[in-house]
Amino acid sequence: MLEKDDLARFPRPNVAVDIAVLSVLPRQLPHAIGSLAVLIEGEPGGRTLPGRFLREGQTISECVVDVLSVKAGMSNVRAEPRLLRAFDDPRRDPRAWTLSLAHSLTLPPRLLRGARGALVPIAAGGQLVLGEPLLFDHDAIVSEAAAAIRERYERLPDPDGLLEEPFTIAELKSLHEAVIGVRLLKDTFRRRMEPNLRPLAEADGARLLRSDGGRPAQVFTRRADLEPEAAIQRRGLLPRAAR
Amino acid sequence: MLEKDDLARFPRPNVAVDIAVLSVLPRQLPHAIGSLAVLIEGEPGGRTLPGRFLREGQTISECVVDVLSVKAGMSNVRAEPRLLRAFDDPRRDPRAWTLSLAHSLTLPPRLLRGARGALVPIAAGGQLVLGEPLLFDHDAIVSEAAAAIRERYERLPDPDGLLEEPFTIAELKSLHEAVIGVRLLKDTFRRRMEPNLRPLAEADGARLLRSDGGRPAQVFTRRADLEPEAAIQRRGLLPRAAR
DNA sequence: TTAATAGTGTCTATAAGACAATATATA
DNA sequence: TATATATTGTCTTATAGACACTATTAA
Repeated sequence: MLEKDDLARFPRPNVAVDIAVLSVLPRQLPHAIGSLAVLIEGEPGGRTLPGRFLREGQTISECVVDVLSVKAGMSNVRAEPRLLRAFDDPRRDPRAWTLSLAHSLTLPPRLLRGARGALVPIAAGGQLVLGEPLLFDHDAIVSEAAAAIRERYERLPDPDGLLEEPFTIAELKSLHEAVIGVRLLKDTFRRRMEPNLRPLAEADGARLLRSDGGRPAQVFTRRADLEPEAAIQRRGLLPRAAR
Repeated sequence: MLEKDDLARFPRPNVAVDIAVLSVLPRQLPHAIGSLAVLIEGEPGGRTLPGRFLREGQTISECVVDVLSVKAGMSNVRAEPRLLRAFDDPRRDPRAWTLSLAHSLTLPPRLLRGARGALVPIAAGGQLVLGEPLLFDHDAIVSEAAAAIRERYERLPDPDGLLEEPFTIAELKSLHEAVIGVRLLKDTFRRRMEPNLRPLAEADGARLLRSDGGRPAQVFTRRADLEPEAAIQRRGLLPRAAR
């Protein structure tokens, strides 16, 4: 094994952490659906995902919190970034050897009020709706992050916690429509999500919610007692006995 | 933006690349199934995944090739490592600030002949079948890598290219049973895989293969003309019109 | 009452899961 | 021929997808 002095002998890369901060934008027209969106910083011609260099003594999560507070002006954010990809071309930054670790992070719109930068809608294909391409491979990061969150939102109710509990199934459906970018069927949606929701008992306080006039809806919380892996239906290759 | 001199002012981490090299072991008993396995190096009490520090001017893929040739004695390996996780605890290595990027890589058994280290079978739960735990979080890496490859092998025929083409469906099924760790139903398996296979025409040479006596089987190659995303069946939340 | 939304019933199409029948080679 | 494996047929069950009906509130 290498000794301390040997470790110090090799050149080391700068390590940057870039973050696709995902959230949702409300519908713009009465009968439209909302949209998945990502936080972009920089002026036209130099737009990027927020990011910064990892400092000594810092975890990646701490670095992400730093990015959000220093660059986006947000504080008190719990950060559970997902690692998506590493940019490792040794010549990608002409100034110095720099490795970039691309992450995604989902934050509820409430936490993004007043953030510096623009929340840019993401199209169904994963491209940004507005403006020129981002620098580096950041457009690819956005589309990877979008594909991943969309897959998560096809299986479980609000897995990234965009919605405040409790919520109605209609609210949950609007959220999923915004994330996935497609209008969904209410009955199929309900049947898929209900096994992973817990109806709030009347004793818990406000039992029913309203929206625009109409029958009040039951409110739910996410079921935390289920393993996410056990919760999704596993129709696959395995014979019944093996499940 | 920071200038070159500023970049050099910050301390930088060592970056290690650790690799879960996955392969399959043949069945040990006449009617058993094969097993998913991972390459482990080191002696009892200090077993780890193979890995090394990233050198200047090197991509991660090149570093992986280096690990395989220097540490495992294998050369001429095409490496398409998948990034799984980053170990970022600033104090995880007492010698120096070290970041570790954990990857997985699938290699056919043929390429692992004569490799230094042991191919240790992986149980259905993702744990190593033999020996003591690995150092660091390497056991968790193995189980993440196993879960990921098992999910891939529930959808598409040999997506990681463990089998040499052409192959029969029986050979493909044995491989998938080894990877997933469960015996599969032959008819369900065939119907799931066949849409993504191309039967080899008679003109292509040896049309039929044999195994132990019995009716010869059609041989197939993987269909490269399908997008992997389009190939898997997408029963989900989306109404038909949106697909 | 009407309007508006919530929730359920039910029919159809598709695919998994399971078993059995048929096909094609070798010995 | 018997034997072994490959391939297809088909029945059952589960669920997605779709549509329509009923339920419950406010105005």
